[in-house]
Amino acid sequence: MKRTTYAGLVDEQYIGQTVMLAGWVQKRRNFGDLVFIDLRDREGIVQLTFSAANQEALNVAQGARNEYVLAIEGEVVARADGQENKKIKSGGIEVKVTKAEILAEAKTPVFDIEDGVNAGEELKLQYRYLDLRRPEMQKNLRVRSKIMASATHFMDQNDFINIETPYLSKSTPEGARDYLVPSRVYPGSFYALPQSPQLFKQLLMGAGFDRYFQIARCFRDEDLRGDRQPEFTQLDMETSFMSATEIQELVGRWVQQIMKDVVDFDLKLEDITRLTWQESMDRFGTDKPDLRIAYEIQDLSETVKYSDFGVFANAVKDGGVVKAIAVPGGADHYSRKDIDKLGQYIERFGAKGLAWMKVTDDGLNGPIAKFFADEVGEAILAASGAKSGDLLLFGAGRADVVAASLDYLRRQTATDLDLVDQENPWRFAWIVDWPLFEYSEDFDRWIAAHHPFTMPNEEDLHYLDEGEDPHKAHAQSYDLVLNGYELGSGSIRIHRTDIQEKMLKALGFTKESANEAFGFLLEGMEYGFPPMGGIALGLDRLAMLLAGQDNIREVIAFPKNSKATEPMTEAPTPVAGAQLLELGLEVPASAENK
RNA sequence: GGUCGCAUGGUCUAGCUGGUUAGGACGCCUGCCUGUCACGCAGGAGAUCACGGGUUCGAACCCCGUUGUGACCGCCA
Repeated sequence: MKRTTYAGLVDEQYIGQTVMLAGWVQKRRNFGDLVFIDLRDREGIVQLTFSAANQEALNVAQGARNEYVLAIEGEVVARADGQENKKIKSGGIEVKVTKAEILAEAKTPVFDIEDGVNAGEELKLQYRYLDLRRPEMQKNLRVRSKIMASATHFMDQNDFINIETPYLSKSTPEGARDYLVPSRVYPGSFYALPQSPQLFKQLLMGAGFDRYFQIARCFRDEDLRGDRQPEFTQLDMETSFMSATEIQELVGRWVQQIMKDVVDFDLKLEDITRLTWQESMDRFGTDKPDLRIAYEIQDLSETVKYSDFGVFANAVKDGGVVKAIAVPGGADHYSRKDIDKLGQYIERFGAKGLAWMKVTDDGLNGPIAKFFADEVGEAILAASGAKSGDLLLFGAGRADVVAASLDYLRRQTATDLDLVDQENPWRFAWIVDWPLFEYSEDFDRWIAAHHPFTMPNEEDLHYLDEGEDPHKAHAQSYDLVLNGYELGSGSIRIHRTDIQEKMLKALGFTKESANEAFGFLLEGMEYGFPPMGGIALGLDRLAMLLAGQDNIREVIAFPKNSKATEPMTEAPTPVAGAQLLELGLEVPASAENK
């Protein structure tokens, strides 16, 4: 029997036709001399009927079990009145089976093959091939596939050249921890898997390709999160001779095309909000704001500077800030206990506690309201724009702690109160004008906020000069944010040796250490690099958002769990001693049983 | 590296303040059934309550540790 169509595609148009189908048994309903089987393939489900009119087929049906692989031939017939199933696409018809064959028997699956969370994450990953049978997972991976096709098509149409860069490359300082690959030919030496194709795409610009594009796998040996896997995929591009705004316009059209192709959403370029990094931090407490939430953070530092409430007054006196969000309608929604829970949560950001007040018709309410029964209270209401029924949540202290806390509280309360705008489901933003450096407490020095090849703003170039304060410089870098997720990060690159040298010096490199690390790039630059810039968009995150998922595992066929292992293959595993020997490696006994 | 949570038949889970025949749903097996689509009915099998130790007359339950796992903080140029 040769398949003529997909089970999920059979509909009224096929009535009267003989079809041959193959797929998995989703469900068998046995009535003795009448058996129904829901046959599932990648396109969906169709109901098969087996009756005594075809005893042989009936026998096959009675022996079939869930997840058996079946091939059938049958006639598509309209269902009798009242027997339609409106829940499935093919519910108006069914297939009267004349021939049936079991292609493969199947063990009872360890969990039900159906949508909705019905098994633990570990089990689903261990039996990933079963999990992937679920319609939702099939849809997720097809969304991902569509994004890749759309992205590639757009790039091709716009004269970008798809060029692959190496996976076996060189470990470079700065950035994330590298995944290392030992060299057999040179024992004791290692390749590194790329954290991104950054340096190679700059060299490709240097080579004159002008427009480069790649769907590139990247590797970073850092701990995982819901939106972070150790290997992930970037939609990576780079162009020559374009300004930051020109690149953003191009990327905007790229994303516009993807949104149209994948979720049929008409993104207007003017709807991509532009915020400076500082503005985003001030208004939302984060560099990746979720603009679907209307309420913003208000700075009340000046308002409460001389307040009777010591916590606020002292926070400002000690160089910190006092900020707040007014959660619309939050007063009635949250009990004191609920608020305590929120307060407990933000302790992980370093917050000492959560000050709050409820706004009622009779004024401010709550344990600290007594300090604000005066004009300061009035001023808080005025400055925060809080109305009766709102819940005021405060952050007081170090600016970064307050920002992280209020960012969390803003997103959490919006979720709790259903205040995430569903009318405008896709809110993109460009975050521009980033600091060039950020201070690393771990390394006790300034490190590149984006990467060491990011071009400073022209007017800030002098900050890199001797005797000036480099960390005042801002960068020609830009992040694309969607619904509170960082989708991608890009910048204009340094293409001139003199600037690059100053930059590396500011980062603490000597001439020698810089040459050792990126000598090939620095030398290449001396042979004439064009001005260039680009961006890399996180395919996994984009696919996650467009598929409506909240973890990138759901859009990766074989992902790692939160401990960076893969329950199905059990990777990583120890290897044979002979393999190590060949590579000139030795694993200390102390590390072996971990 | 850290914080918090979770671990009970194949799966999802209930199990309160320590004494239960460890309950339910789905699944599985057997039988019956010609219009189901969450099929139904009758019967049945299936549990090292993650592991180790402790407290107690008595532990799925309390305590300590271990392991696994999830979320988060650190980390992620």
